[in-house]
Amino acid sequence: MCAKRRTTIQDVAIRAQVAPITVSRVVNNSGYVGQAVRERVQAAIQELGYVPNSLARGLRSRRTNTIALVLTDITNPFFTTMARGVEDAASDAGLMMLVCNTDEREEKELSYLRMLLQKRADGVLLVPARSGAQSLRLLRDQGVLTVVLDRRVADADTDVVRCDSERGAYELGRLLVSLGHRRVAVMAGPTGVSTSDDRVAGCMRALTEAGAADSCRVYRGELVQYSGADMAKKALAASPPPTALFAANNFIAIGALGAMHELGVRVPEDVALVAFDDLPPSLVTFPFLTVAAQPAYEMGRTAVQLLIDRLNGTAPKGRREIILPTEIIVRRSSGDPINGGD
Amino acid sequence: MCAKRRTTIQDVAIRAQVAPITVSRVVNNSGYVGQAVRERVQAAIQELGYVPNSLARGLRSRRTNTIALVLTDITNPFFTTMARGVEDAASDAGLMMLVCNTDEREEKELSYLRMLLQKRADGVLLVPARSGAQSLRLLRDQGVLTVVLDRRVADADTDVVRCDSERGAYELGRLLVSLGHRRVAVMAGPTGVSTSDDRVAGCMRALTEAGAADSCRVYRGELVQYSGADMAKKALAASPPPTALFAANNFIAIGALGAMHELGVRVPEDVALVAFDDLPPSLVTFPFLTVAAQPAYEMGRTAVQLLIDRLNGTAPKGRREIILPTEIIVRRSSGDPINGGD
DNA sequence: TTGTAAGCGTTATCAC
DNA sequence: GTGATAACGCTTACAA
Repeated sequence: MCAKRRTTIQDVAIRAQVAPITVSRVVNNSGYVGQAVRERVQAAIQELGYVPNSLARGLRSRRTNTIALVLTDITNPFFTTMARGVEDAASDAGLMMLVCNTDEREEKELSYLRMLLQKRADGVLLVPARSGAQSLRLLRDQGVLTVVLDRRVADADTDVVRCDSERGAYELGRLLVSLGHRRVAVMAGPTGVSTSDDRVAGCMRALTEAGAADSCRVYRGELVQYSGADMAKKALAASPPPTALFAANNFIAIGALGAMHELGVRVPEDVALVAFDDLPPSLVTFPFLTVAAQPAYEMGRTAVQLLIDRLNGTAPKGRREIILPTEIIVRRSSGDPINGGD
Repeated sequence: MCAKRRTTIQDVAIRAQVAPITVSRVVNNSGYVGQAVRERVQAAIQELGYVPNSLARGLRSRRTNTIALVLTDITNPFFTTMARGVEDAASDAGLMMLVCNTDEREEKELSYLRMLLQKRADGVLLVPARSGAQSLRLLRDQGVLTVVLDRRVADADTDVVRCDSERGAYELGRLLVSLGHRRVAVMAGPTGVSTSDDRVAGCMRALTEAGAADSCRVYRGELVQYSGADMAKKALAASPPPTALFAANNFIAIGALGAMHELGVRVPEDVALVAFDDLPPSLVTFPFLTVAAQPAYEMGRTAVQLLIDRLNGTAPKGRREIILPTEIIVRRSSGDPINGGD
């Protein structure tokens, strides 16, 4: 209720009959403190319920022990899992994690970054909504360590942890080709989101190699469920309709499945479906989608590790780009070979 | 790279030929500042790329404009949705949100709270892992405003926003009874989690009213998928087996569904299933579960509103408990009436 | 409308 | 081993 003054290091110092700096040493386990004094201080801390003020600490030491994860959509299980990876790694290292949602909007991204700069976060893990150019410039100008997560950026100076979307999509495309598909509808996110662009490119590479590029079509929407439904409906209305659909992420796939259900189109009997990103077992009763799965948790952990290396100064000079592999998991939605399958 | 000194209010003041306090007034839009001076200051801010230091600001003003959401499992869509509600409301009010995951462990909860006290969060929204008694005492001792979310607490002094789990569960139980079910297996979380306890109580009330309590059994596990699978297997191994299952949350239901699939038990033909918590459309292609849905997003928003009222001193004296209704959504998993149904 | 002075609670630096 | 002093960057309180 009352805005009681919180106990300060001074109060503890007086109680333990030492100087404030000695209390500081006990709290931080730094420097030499005699056993007797240490115990006296610890007792005083207990008795007074002293809680160090990290604002003052950060102001003086220029270290907040806080990192931020700026991502596009925490409701997507892929990012939720990544966030857990970041949190666990941060927690292990005694760092606190801040999460910010940009809803894929560059403007929200910048707004959050300005907040984080004010908070003096020690580092930022950024999943850029778009090119990230402006954001990375801002972070660099202010001297904040940054690791880009999940997506490619033009910037030649930042550490990056991501998956090989092009390759994963290529492999999914190859799978479709090997099953005999030549008319494929690619359902992608907006242009400028590197993962989406790379997945389109990878899938189209496989189809082009099979001489099927002309009979395929790319649809563009958002990386969300209703957009997936929309694109699936458009794709299936073409004539001749595609024999397979490629979804650039999990939400698009789910939306597409719903739309096809509505239209009475069966998967995989009438149309095959493959997608990027798996869903965790906690959310799926009957795994059904054939997917390129990304190691989201590992991505998060790895990014924190890169950041910590920089914070400790144990990182190499140059920029590091860590590209983790995707895993193709074949399930029912890709169906059996159709006429002409290998 | 280099640990450049960041631009301070001093630097801006010198550049604009004013006193630091004037810069402060411009930045915070507080007090009177002449038009000419204001423009000069703004120009200086731009030119120098000044970013206010919220550590210093918070240290001096005793306000961090930060609130924390401490919850048990961000991978659960129910909490993810709630978190979005909190974030949106916080963002509207110019507050930053911190999220902390306790994994349903009281020890992690306390550890995070201590961190938050150090960070001088202005308020805490707490989903207590267990009784929350120790946590609430800590928060009160340190004078941090608190709202308890989602769960009941014995504490007679804190604002609470939650759903009526007992009633929702009662209604689900009534539904089962009306469909003719008398042998129901209740799959719950650990004792001491109020939501789980209330749901067991509500469901059992309906069954008791129907004189069916003796033929029902309560299983206890964790609020996670594999535990749901486990409990479902145990329940179905009983003889005679239950005709219906009640899952205390969404993850338990998903695990139970998977287990039944494995066992070749069909839902709802062989066993009916009802559950607490709905899943968002972005994650479910074919909504199938009959559920008691909670307004997670609204819960988050409401909790922030209560907190803000307290921060502004516009809240009434006493404790407020806001209990939002659940909505019963009947889908396929509850099945048709069986012999003896109404 | 603008400015001066002091202090928020901690730690870096240097001294003993 | 322990302590004195100053400073981190900002805003409150008061003055002009």
